[in-house]
Amino acid sequence: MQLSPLEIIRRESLQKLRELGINPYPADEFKTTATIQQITSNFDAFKGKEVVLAGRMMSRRIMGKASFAELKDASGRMQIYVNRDEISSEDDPTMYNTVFKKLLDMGDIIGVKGEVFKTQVGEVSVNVKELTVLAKSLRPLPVVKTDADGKVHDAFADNEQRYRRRYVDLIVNDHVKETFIKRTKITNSMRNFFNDRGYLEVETPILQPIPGGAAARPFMTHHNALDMPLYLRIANELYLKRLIVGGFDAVYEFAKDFRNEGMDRTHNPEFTVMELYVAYKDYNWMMDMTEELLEKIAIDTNGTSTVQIGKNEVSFKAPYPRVPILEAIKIHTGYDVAGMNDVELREVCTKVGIQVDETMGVGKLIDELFGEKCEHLYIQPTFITDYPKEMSPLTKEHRDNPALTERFELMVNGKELANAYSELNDPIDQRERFEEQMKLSAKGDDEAMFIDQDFIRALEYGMPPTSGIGIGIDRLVMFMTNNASIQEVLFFPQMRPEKKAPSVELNEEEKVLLKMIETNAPILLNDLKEKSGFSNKKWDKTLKGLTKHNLAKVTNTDEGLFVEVV
RNA sequence: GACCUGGUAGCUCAGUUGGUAGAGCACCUCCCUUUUAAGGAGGUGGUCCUGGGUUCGAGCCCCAGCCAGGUCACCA
Repeated sequence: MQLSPLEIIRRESLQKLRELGINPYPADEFKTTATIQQITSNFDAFKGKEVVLAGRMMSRRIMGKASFAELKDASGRMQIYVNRDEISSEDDPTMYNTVFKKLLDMGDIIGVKGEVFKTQVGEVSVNVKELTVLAKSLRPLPVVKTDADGKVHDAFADNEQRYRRRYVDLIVNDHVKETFIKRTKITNSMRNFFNDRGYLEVETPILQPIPGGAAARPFMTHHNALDMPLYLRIANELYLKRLIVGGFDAVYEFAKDFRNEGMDRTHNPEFTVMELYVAYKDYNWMMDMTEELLEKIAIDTNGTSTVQIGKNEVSFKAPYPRVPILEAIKIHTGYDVAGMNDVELREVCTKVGIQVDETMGVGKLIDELFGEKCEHLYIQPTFITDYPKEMSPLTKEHRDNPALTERFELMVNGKELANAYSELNDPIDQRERFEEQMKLSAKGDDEAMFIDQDFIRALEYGMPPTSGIGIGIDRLVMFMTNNASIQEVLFFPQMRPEKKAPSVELNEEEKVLLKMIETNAPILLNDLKEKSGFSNKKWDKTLKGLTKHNLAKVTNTDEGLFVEVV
């Protein structure tokens, strides 16, 4: 492995610490008495008191016999003051002069014991009396500085590096940590909301023999012992409904789902959906619950029901408008498409500038009209309701109109955040809908939808009227934390693997050239170049490679440049 | 999948018409006992993403590829 000069220096420091009898990776528990956040937010209580802290040294300002450094723990950052005569003595200043000033580096994890005070400039600090090395850092961190105006300089901002080395991102970019803390606040808020109502959190299979509950391309795998294909779930809907059949009144699951499709700033191959099913409820009840839930989440997360999302200020305060999808299309395109057949709909689409083809049915055409002309306009939370039957194979037929279903999607900031139904519980209807879906997909789709016979069997035993909802957690977190990219709300977004580090071994050309030098040395550089037959670039790279490995050297003499082996 | 933009020191970035690879921070040496983007003096550090090509000469031009970001397409 090739080490950079900075890494070599740190390894040397590591060795010197050991030589001084200091274990750079001690095993002992290090008992702290406070967190940085507790001290900085409550200085008066800590003033003059002794505290023990542990964290990472993020900066160091050495001024002769005294220094300041910044310590960062999980709760925040704080300044420490390190004085030679406090942590060591004039007779033996090793701890200060050697350990602290020379052998410690930015990024090292240390423990300090000392007294809380305020500097002349008024910054809360700890006057260190005892310094303990807890873990040596061998790689230099990016140096990010924040000035007096709070402006960040030299931010570690390359997204590729940030995602590949999220641990570094979390260390140096404090706001990143905030996002993930909020993510947990959001899911905790939801759990509390559901648990307070007596809903049961459950776990259902991720490995499924039939990938049901949605129409998406699944990841496939294989079980060796059973010698059968298995799929990573694309949804958990059908399993949760089985539990409702089994007699639970309300079940929910935070589910990692997997879809083998394109990736962009709103799609990751694995993502999180919270699905909830409540018996004896309908989609109207679910809308009431949803707006109540989202208002609570916003307040629990940000302290207010109003959230800044990009350029928009979005209010999650309940209630939210409820607009039937056909009404939305009438408002925003001027066309009343209720009751139209596919020919008429295709005409409308063409008139408003939407490209259509023959395979598109009524449902798809309405979906296109809404998606293209309406969706992006719903910035404030809005329930779009009563989708056409064709698009919703798991949804109960609308009580007043057999062409529609009892379904809503919640739009926020022009995007879909949640999807909910009065669940279809008529097993005969369900079987027919599945068969229709199969016909649709057989029309030219490579992905045939499977019929989950066991799910239908479960419905045949009888499922109470139920309403269910799926809420996209990643998207919700994006909204609540004002992030435009899903990668910012996932600790480890999917990435292509990194290139392998180049090997330190000689490549073929270098071996050939080395042999040539060995048999002919010393040889004029230009003669060797000609003899090698390499292109200019290849020649240059190869010779530089050899000199770098310290196997050949070029000497400048009166007779010209000569190459010889070392 | 298509197109656009980018990849140079540990980090953030310059790099002129193709002519000896640069700055700030970090790092190393020295000075400095309440500083704070600490300061002062000096110094080290490079696979210019990879592989070909053009050229006397490539970080720069050409071709192919890799990785990322963006736009679009596809896709519950």
